[in-house]
Amino acid sequence: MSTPSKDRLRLWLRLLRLTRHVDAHLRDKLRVDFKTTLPRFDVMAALSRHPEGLKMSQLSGVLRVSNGNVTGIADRLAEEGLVERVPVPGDRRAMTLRLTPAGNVEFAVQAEAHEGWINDMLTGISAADARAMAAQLISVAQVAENKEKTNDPSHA
Amino acid sequence: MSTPSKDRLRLWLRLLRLTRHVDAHLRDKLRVDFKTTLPRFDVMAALSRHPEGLKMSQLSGVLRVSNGNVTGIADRLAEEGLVERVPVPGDRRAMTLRLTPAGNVEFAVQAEAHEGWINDMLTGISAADARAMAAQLISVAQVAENKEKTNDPSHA
DNA sequence: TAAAAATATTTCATACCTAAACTATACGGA
DNA sequence: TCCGTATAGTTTAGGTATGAAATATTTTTA
Repeated sequence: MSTPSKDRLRLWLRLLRLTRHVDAHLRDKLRVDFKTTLPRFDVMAALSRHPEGLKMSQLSGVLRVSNGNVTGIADRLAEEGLVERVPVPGDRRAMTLRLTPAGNVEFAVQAEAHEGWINDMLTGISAADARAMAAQLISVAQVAENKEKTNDPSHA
Repeated sequence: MSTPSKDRLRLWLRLLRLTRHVDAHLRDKLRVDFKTTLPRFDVMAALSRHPEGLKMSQLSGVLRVSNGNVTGIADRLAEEGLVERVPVPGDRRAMTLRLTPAGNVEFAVQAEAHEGWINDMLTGISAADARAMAAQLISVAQVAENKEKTNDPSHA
């Protein structure tokens, strides 16, 4: 009663269960402690890694979400003065989104708490184990992504 | 430049990236091949494991989503004749949701395809590795969940 | 047994998220 | 230059998700 296919399915369900659990906890903490959401945090995290700002399309590319999605989140963050839209010189279609000074301060606080929450939830894993698992997951991800690129027609 | 906290954060980001990748692919396949969605599939999967049906509150408990959420998904599945609401004798507040015969047939087809997609994406992992990783993830999840129950006030 | 508390579900407001349609701008070639 | 096409971004329609309020119905308790 254990085929390779079933073993992989079980691994996936395990993986999904853990990430959903952690994910839900993070969303809850962000909401209660900072009155924000994970998508908003993700946008600010991406902008924080690019102090010069990112074009809307670059942002949706980095976050792997749709274009229209980023528009709405940017609207709400801009309303609160955490991010700002800056025209791109030489291309009147494009807009650069970047953190305001206030946004930078706010994100620094949130990011530190975020790291703390994850550290708390994963305390049972040693630093060495964490590194080993992360390395293993990288290879899994590469396999999965390559599989996709080859556009295998089975099960299509 | 590597503290235990940072190692765990990196592990989490890795985990999140892989699950989001697989998740997105599954949603896409469900949409294109079956004109359905992952939440709908999840509801049908839960009902499939309980042929006698589940009360709305049990369902939202199993799926770990809000009550109001299940209402909407059940509405749409019921419209298509895949599930049905059955009154609970002796408690006029409650309703049992269960798959219709048509829903059972439809889910069987979708579930087989689902297993195939995951098997394709994770082909690079041997059955033995899959079992080992799943076991490791169980212990991680237990730690994470226990951590929550103790209600540790740090970072609260 | 009447009031109060608990339970089961739906409704509501708000935010996410996607694919597809749409607007505006840029750019390559005839 | 004019046209076709590609690109950047927003808008739209529909489904997903939450927490909180509203309804209806038990169950408890005083």
